Amino acid sequence: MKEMYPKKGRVILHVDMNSFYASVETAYDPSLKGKPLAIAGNPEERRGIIVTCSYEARKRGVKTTMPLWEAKKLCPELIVMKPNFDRYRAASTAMFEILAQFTELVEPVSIDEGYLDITDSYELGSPLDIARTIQKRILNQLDLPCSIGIAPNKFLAKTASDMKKPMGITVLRKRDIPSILWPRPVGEMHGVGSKTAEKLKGIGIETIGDLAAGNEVQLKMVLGINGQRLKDRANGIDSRQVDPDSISDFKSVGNSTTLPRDISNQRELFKVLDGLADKVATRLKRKNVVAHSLGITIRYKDRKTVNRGRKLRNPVGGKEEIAELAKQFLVSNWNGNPVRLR
DNA sequence: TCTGGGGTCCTAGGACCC
DNA sequence: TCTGGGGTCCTAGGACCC
Repeated sequence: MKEMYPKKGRVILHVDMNSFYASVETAYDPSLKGKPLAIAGNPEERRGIIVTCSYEARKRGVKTTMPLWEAKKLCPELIVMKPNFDRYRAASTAMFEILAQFTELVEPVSIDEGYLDITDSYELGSPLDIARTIQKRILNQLDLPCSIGIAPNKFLAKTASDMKKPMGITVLRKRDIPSILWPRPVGEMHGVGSKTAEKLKGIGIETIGDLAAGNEVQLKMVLGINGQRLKDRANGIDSRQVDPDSISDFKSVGNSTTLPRDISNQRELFKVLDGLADKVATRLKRKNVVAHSLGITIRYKDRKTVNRGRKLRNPVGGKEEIAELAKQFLVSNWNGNPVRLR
């Protein structure tokens, strides 16, 4: 049947798990409740960073991406665990199963967040009722906290879920945009990082409101087509659909590691590549796909990063083939300086 | 003692074709 | 003789996000 009426407004939820890895560990071992807990990449190594931490740790100043040694200085009694990805994947699956009880239109964005289009789920209750029920079920069944944003599109829902943490539910309507969104610094906007914020500052744009009123020609000059898109978002315009299939349309599979010390010996680097190729091959196999192009990343001591790769005439999937190609790329592109990350 | 590891999307330049 | 204009594919790098 043809569309006979103008499209009515959508109702989108964004569900965002609060300090997910730390919360999963606490649910698994409740004796951790109320303690400053951090999950860190290789906690034994010098180069670990904080991946996630509990709110108790945040109160002490510990933040995501902070080097582990700095976090321990701020909070000596910090409990540090290494990530248990299998545990997080299981919790994530259980969480998305709860979301699926409310609509088929669930789009996982990452392991701990997703969008729901509940426009046609009105028989299950009002949007606020649905959000409350989701939050309760995730807490009661999984012992995990989350924040939920309710809005007419993805951008506003994502923005809303960020406004009350932990365990918040926030409604963000179009008419709330001038009073709630526009006074905030533009750098807080999802999609605006430090570089973009700097560029915007250069043309006199400091708040989201400035961006919403920005000159389109000038924005395009500074940011390309992203300028128009960001301006639209600042005005609460975002027509992206909730797409349940986007997660299966993945485009690349990679593994990388930061070496415990910088290495300049080719044989040692080859060994590292063997290990990474093995992991990549295993993951390709699990996803039941092969690779049509392949590349490597070399990061030197000074953090300068080089990417080299190419499309392949014949697809590869086995670890030996992948390792062989990766070694070729290394030999022809490595400048011989000490390597930090592969 | 700085700064992980998993990704996506966009841009720019060169090759190549018609 | 001396050089158009459009399109696509590929590679490398950068910005951003969780």
